[in-house]
Amino acid sequence: MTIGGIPDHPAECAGINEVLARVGDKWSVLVVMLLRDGPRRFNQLKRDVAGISQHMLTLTLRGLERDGLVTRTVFPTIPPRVDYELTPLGHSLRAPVEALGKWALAHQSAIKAAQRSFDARKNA
Amino acid sequence: MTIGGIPDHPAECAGINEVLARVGDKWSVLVVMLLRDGPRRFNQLKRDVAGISQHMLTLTLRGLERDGLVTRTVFPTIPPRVDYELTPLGHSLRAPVEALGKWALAHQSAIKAAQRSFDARKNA
DNA sequence: CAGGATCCATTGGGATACTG
DNA sequence: CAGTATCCCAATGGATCCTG
Repeated sequence: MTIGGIPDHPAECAGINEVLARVGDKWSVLVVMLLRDGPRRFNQLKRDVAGISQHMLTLTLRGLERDGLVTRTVFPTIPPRVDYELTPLGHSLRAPVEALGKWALAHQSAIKAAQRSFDARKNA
Repeated sequence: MTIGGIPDHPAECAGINEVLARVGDKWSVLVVMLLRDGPRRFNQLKRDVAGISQHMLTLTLRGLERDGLVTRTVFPTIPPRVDYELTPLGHSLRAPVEALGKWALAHQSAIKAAQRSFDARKNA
């Protein structure tokens, strides 16, 4: 069986699910999007992501780095400085993610309406 | 601040994150894709999704139904029969999701290579 | 400044058993 | 057949404190 031309046999399916899990985690996409205009420092990201704990920012950046989506550059100055920057692979992820974001934006009112309607029916 | 033309101020950003969370959950996307060719019954989905527990299938379908992506139709026969079918909204989600799936498929070998390289550096 | 270490609450999700 | 109910474990993620 295939999914829209995408084979879903064990190996490929698992790979795709891993990617979807990364995209679906709470912060990865947001961080990728904030890096689209160039390198950012750790605390700069921490401020801009607004709401993320430094623990989760660290984990998110490690995950993205491990997947080859982000590079980590340490400047051995005092105080230390670390820049994070999208790799070409990271940049290539932006297009499909933005497509999904636009879908979300375009339909979020419809979704919320559906939720209200569903909840109303449930409470009846 | 905006993300690729998408405003990320509190309200919109939260809405987008909810959608991404749904897409990122373990089963929703898979179920949506399996429904692309028409209605399916509960146990039919349970077989095809291969690996999902009936508990999670139920939760996933309820979530999709609540968001207006799927309709649930009960046929009051014995034994009971319930069909699930994508709504137009559900179908419209396929395009961006498939784009993401194709990205995943296209780059999964690069990602795995990056992971191996990262893990190797770490263990050195 | 950048992050490691630790502790803790919440959630996701699987297994099993039961029901109309 | 299509669920619901219950139990339980693992993963997620936040808060706080500590350090080179």
